[in-house]
Amino acid sequence: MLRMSSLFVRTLREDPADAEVASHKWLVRAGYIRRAAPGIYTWLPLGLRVLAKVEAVVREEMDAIGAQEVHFPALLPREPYEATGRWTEYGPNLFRLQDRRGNDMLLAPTHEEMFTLLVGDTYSSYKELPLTLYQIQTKYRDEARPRAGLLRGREFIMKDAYSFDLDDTGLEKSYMAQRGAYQRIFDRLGLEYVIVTATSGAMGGSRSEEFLFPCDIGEDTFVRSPGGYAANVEAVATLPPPPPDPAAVAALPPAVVHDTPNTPTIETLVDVANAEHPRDDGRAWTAADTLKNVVVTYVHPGGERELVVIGMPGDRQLDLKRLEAVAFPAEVEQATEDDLKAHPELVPGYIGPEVLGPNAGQGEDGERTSVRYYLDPRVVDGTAWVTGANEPGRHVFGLVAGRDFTADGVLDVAEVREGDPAPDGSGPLELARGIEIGHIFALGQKYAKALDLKVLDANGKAVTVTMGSYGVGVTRVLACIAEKYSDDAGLAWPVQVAPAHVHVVATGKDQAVFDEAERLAAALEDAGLEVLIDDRPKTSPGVKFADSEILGVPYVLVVGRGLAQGVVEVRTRATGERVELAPDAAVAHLTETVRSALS
RNA sequence: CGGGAUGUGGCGCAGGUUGGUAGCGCGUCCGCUUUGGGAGCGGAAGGUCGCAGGUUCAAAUCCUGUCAUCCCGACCA
Repeated sequence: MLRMSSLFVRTLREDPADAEVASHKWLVRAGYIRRAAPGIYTWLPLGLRVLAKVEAVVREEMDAIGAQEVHFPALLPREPYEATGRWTEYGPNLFRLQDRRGNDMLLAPTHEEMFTLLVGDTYSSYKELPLTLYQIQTKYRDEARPRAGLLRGREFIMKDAYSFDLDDTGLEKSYMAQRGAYQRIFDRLGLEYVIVTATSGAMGGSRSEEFLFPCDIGEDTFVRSPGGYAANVEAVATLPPPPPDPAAVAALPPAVVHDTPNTPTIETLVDVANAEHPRDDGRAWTAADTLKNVVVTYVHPGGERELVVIGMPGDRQLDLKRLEAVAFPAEVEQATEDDLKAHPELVPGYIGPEVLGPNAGQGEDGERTSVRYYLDPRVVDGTAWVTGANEPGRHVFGLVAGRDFTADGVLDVAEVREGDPAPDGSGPLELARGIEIGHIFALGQKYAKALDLKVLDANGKAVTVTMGSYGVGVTRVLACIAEKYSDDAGLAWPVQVAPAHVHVVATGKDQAVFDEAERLAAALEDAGLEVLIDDRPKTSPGVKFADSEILGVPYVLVVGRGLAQGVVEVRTRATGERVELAPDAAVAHLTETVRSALS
């Protein structure tokens, strides 16, 4: 039994200065966690109890699909990560350190390498597959900006699972098993989720989906359509417009260069175009008629800088996160003056396709000297554009894609807007925000190849194993639950993760009240419930009630002034509902309520 | 990385322009009272004012540097 008189907890009457979001504020104020360093938190007794319950749900669902639990060190040697390239790819987000001999070590951000090596060391036959292993482990990522308490920390707990299969059919099965387990985990924890298609980023691999908890303070933006399409905004594929009628394209006039003084931005260009070079068809020029050529710099893992130009309709903005997802492992930066100096043909504000990519021709020795040029999928062959003429104050009108210029490829990195069509034709997209609480990847053979994980097949031939990796942010899930299950007075845990089921509050100074509270608490415990009792002798009722609301135990049993009339009060924290019952009836009622909530 | 803000007992803050005994609320401890909504009265403990230099008879306060923390942004060519 937990006793307030001895429990190591201190509730705070004021909000901590650094807490912005509800989960952070209440977990600290209620004495569940305490900040140790930016993005790093100490777990106090009540917080640990909740954490253990969240972990237990995850563990049960993993075990239920036949995954086996192991536990790796968090502190790892460099070599395996060197082999897969992630020692460099992970960049500054990796916590690195050295041992006394100067050997490079790291605090693991995730464990693909170690699992792959372990299985390779142990298994060598197809008969031993499929296999799924998992662990619940502390992970380390040196985030550029940790924030919002547990929601984005530098140390966090994650369940990571890895599947090992012989072929794609097996991988699909393992993947779907994890997907199903995730649905059950979040259902049991009382968290809504949206499954969205995602980019695989640093993990590599083919297919990947994220489980997002929809929430205004979420850092991920996702889209969904009425027809059921859902994707992270980074992974949305743009539906290209239908190609124009070839006859109409053939009839398009040749491109013309006009003077457009002082038009370095799309806005000024549209104004000048309408004033001095109006369209023949009477419609006004809009930003969507212009082709904007955005210059960015890729910084490759080795450190080389490369200029890249992306052409997109002038009414669209570049979405840096979408570009970063595509550019990985290169990082994307704004082009500096030095970057631009190397390419004097790029005239800021008046960049056009003719000097870019394949349109620029080749150098003397046949080597490409032009910067790489990519186009937004909306710029289909046969469409005509107003775009830069590569001279200050001049633009070219009616430049036709496919006829007058081409590109090195398509790059779908323009912003996604509310109302854009879903790529599968299932209707207009709606934008929303969410918190990533789970992510599943069909990795394929990236790690197995890099670390040479093979087994012998039925013909005695060595085949590379195919893998999946599956993560649940356990501490982040806990924070999401706190975020959702809290109100103006404090936390209000769902029964299945609450630090206790019933909070017995003894009010008054009458010894009979305390004796009865003890008796009822013991009875509840005998019935199998977890009980927190506020047995502090000299604490006023107001303080006890306020504490019970902050701590958020789902049911509160108040033993106090009603006892003289033979009743106690049962309160439901989340709803504020109160009923008066005879003491033993209250025990029976609570036992029944908690049992049915847990089943 | 860029911008803004802030570092003063465990927590939340004032003081700083005008240099001169470090203050308030909460929490903690002791005593008495109180006991169904963060209670009252009296007493007490607890702080090298982020750090380092400097100016000065004297620095939380002024100057220089530095470290740390929080928030916002990471882009329209």
